[in-house]
Amino acid sequence: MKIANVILANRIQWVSQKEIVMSETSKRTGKKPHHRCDTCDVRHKAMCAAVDYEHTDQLQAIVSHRDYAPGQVIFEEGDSADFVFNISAGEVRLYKLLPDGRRQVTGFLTPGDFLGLVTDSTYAYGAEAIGQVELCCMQLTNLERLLADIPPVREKLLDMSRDELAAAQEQMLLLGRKTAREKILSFLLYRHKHLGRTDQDASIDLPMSRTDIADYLGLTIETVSRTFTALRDEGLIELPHPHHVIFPDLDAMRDAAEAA
Amino acid sequence: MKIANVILANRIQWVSQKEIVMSETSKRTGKKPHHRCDTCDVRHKAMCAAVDYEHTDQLQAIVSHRDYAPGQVIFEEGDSADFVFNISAGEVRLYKLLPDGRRQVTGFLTPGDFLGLVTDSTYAYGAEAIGQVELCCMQLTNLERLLADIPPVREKLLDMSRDELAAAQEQMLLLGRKTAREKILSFLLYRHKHLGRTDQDASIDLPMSRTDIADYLGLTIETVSRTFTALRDEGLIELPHPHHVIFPDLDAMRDAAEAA
DNA sequence: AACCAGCTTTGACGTGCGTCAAGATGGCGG
DNA sequence: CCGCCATCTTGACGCACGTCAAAGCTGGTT
Repeated sequence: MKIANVILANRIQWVSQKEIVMSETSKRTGKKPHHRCDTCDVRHKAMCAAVDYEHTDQLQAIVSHRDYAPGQVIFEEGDSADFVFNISAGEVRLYKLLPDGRRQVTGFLTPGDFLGLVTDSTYAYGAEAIGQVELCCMQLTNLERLLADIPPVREKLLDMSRDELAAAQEQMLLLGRKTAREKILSFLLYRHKHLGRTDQDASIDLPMSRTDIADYLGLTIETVSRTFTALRDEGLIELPHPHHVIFPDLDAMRDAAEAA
Repeated sequence: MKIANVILANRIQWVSQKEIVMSETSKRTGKKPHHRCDTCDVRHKAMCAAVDYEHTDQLQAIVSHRDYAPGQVIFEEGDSADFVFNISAGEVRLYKLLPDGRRQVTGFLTPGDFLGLVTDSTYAYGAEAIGQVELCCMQLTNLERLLADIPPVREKLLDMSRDELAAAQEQMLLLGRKTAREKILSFLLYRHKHLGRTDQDASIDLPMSRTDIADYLGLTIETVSRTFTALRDEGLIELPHPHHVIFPDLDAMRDAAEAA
């Protein structure tokens, strides 16, 4: 069993290269961004949707923003879980490691997704920025006060946990019982749906590396690459670029994703 | 890819054979059981622990008991989710199916575990009794009223969901990145822990079939069987009976479960 | 525009686990 | 206590995917 130590090396390189970066927003506007909960564009998707407008001040008072460079570690499995996060921009990968370096990516998170909630006092998985990432973060102690003050927030968190759990079970089905081909197709379709694309807008970006995809689907990088090529040769997908996929026939993909 | 239709055949056989059975309790006492929340022996583990004693009446008023025969279906994926359940006795398997019959068992539930909570209006997975099972069930509408009346219940449910989610992520690591040998060892150790056994009490029962274990670990029944045999030959486990395992050296197992 | 480093793709080959098939085992009913 | 049938085990063989190795890309830097 080969050791996946390449990942760790890459991470360190990235972080040291550009530890401190400006957020996408500040780069565009050229001035320090002023993050406001009441105009936050992922609010409706996030936990914060359960905070009504008259309590926005309380929310605003306890959140702060952080920017992460590509590959930068947000937290590692086992770190003391002092903060919870909402993704404002960019994508994040969650993963668990075995002692010998084998890695399982347990999920890719997009803007509006929530991370960091755990039962005991430490994170149960690691989290890293894929590209540029902006997070909205909150101390756990402040979240607890918020949960006590504004009951709908707990309701929202429970709903989000249930969705996550359903996704996790779907992923178990994928990991345990699908072929490489079905895994790739399911992954592409899931992303298409998760990103809110319609059948008319049949293309998606894949910001993560082939290694990330392989570790998410329980495959090797070579199998992922070969499968993409095979699907392209069959005409089920188009690959103008390794990180952009076009779906000429979504229905054909859906059929192929769960075999016959 | 072989179709796992054996499972369906077995299930039907079991159900038709003994659709109606007496609960274990009633068989022992010989009289109709009188289930009482305030003396329920799984209460401390279940959602019900969040209901304080002065509200037990409210709980008692909305729960009822059901008995299931071995193999009997509790609900199927896609069924309208009208009830939620707590397991009083026995074990339950949760599973998802692919159209061609491939099955992924997503979990084995033991007394005190909770099942049936979903986001949309249908169950996201199927549930079947493994052996004799007694469930304590509650209409979803009643649960919703309970959640509104007694806030700590929602808190407890959120905690339970987080535990389940952490377990699901651990299972993804197992399914995606562990070898057959590591999968079996991890499964045995997880069960040992989940059943509350100590290092002194180093043996467990496996009420589920080899097929269930295979579908839980993403393997075939033959590989499960062969791996058990190999572990026995190495002295890592003893198998006095296919459904009972003794662990002579838990530490050696723990080492072997995650490779070096 | 040419270089470089990391990422992706492709090729050749190996193997862990799946598949197919044939016994052993063991629990249950008569 | 015996026989039946589901379940479990064992054996022989094959293949999907992993491993090892070597080119292509590609985007960033000078």
